[in-house]
Amino acid sequence: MPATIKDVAKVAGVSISTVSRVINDSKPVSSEARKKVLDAIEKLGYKPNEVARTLVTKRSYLIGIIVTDIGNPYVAEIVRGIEEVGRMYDYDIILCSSYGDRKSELKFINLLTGKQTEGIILVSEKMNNEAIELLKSYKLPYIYLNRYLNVKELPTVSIDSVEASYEMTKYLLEAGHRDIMYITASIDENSIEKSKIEGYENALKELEIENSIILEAEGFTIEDGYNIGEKVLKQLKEEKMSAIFCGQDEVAIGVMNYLYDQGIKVPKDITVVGYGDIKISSIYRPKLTTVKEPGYDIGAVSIRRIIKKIEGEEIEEPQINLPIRIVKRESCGKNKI
Amino acid sequence: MPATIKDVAKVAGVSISTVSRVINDSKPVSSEARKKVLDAIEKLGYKPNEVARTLVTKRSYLIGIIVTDIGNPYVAEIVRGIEEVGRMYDYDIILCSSYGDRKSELKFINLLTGKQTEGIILVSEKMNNEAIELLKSYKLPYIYLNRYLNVKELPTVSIDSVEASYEMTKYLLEAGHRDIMYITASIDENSIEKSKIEGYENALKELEIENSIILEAEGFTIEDGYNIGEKVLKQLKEEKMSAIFCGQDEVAIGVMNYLYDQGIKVPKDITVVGYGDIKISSIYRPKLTTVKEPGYDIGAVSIRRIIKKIEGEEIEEPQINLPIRIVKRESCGKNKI
DNA sequence: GTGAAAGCGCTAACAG
DNA sequence: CTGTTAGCGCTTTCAC
Repeated sequence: MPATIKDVAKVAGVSISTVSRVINDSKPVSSEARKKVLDAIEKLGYKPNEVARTLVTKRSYLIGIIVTDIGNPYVAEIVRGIEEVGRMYDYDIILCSSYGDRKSELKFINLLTGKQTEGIILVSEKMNNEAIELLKSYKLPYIYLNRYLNVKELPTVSIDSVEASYEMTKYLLEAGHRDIMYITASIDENSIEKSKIEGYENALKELEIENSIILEAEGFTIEDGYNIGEKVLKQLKEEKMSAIFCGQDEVAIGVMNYLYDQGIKVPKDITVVGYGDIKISSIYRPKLTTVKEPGYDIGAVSIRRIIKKIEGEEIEEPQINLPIRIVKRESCGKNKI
Repeated sequence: MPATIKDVAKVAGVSISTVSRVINDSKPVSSEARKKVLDAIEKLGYKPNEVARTLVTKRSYLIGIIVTDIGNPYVAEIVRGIEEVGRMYDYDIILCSSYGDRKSELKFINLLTGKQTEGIILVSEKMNNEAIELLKSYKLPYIYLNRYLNVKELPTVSIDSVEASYEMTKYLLEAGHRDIMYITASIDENSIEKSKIEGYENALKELEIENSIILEAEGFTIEDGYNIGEKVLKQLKEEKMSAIFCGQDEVAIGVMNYLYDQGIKVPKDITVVGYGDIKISSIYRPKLTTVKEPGYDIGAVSIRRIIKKIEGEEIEEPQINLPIRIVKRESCGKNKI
């Protein structure tokens, strides 16, 4: 049994209030009393029971975070950002993985509030209105993060995907490419993919380029990218495209894997760029030119906002957009115009 | 203010003990009383306060986990295993990242015990005796995980690295290779690298092969692998090696990156194998043949053991070794003997 | 089957 | 400055 405040008080020969005062530095205590208390704490190896504290102060210093899968490097980056800046403000995080299951998201929201977390960050992939409603119903600060969906009216942190893909397309254009294919995946309503396509088309329109092909992969994985490779290659030849802009790095890598297997060289024969800047993108050869989705920063800003709200500071707008960055690497080659 | 057990009791017109009995199903309650309570709970949207519960039952259902860096995919796999099986037994995990800092490890151990976690899993990279002593001093179940160090006498979960590297070397031998170079990194005392070298040498000895070269990289990163590339290439030519066994996948990939940049083809010109089976290894082209370090399983078994201990089951030996698996992929070519 | 009461370890008035 | 006391929200004897 660990020592309690009572034990300390007894050993120090003072009341528990005095002990409480010294450990919290909440009210003046005579230096002799303080010394006695400190000695007793030392002697007993006393550590305050945070659970008891939480019960009375109603402050748990716990932030709940529900992710789809911590094994996803992008998600891991977000968690890293959350954890690291949370720690700066003395908050701990408790982690739940939903594996994309809507029911689990609901379950975890309940579970976390039961544990008295003071805020929740939900990193989701599919729309889950039930979860959002539940989140709202507990009136605690929350942030909703979704890499694939545009969420209006919800507190979130992201980058402007229309602008990001506009910038990337412009970069390709400036490198001399005029025939740029875009590869997307499963465009749902409100999908961020739609915004990316918008940005892509905006950039083409500016130069009055008509030749635009949009291909749709099955999904967002490397495998999906690989699988659409054949189709891409066919189009590439028929339409003489010189660059491929993939809506996801994973897809870009899958496509490059396919091209590699077919003996086609990137960027010599064809330019491939992605979106996301996942870890592999800088390790893969050739290194992938891509749009940075700043997972770490998104996590960091998210928790910072939650903490602000917990501590009563005023929050500006509910939606924050982080600056855009095109990471220029090897997979993009110049093209003679 | 969320509803409390008192509110429920009042609305239901029963005592709080009765409410407690129905939510915990701990003692028989008349069906009419039960109904009234259930209705009240429904009406008020009541959720028990787990913190208050923890205070009285002394059960937090919280497991603390201290990792070096959640951004490391291997670590993420471990956490995934921990989280997923923890969840099966209704435990939550609270995550702390030390970034390899010894002081932080200590701080987190104190912090976690303060939060009344019932067990701790420490995923570390360097030896930190102070932390281990601290962990022992709180008498709660713990597991010490270290990918780089052999830890004797400490509760841990791992694979037998001597045997693993023996098996890999044998696999290379069976593919016809007789001139195998081993690349290690910073061999400290008790380093797992030493065990791997032991396994490598054991296998060579069995076939009475004398030609063995051991190179030492600066560290365990892809960059370190790349940096030692030049040296490797030189040795390769001078000693006519046909295969490279890297003690870490990262190093293997770095080396392959270097070879790629030098126009040398794997596995056509040279065989490269690794150790770890990190995610990139199956994505990289050519796909890397390697020894699987089963992060997920290690995490899963670790928490299972902690939960067993919490719930009073007897634990067998303190050290568990998981089965070994060689993942055969593309980077290993046959060699005429 | 049910309620009253004690107490988990702590903080925060409230008197002195 | 310090001690006494009343909870925080819940579980758990202990009587009835």
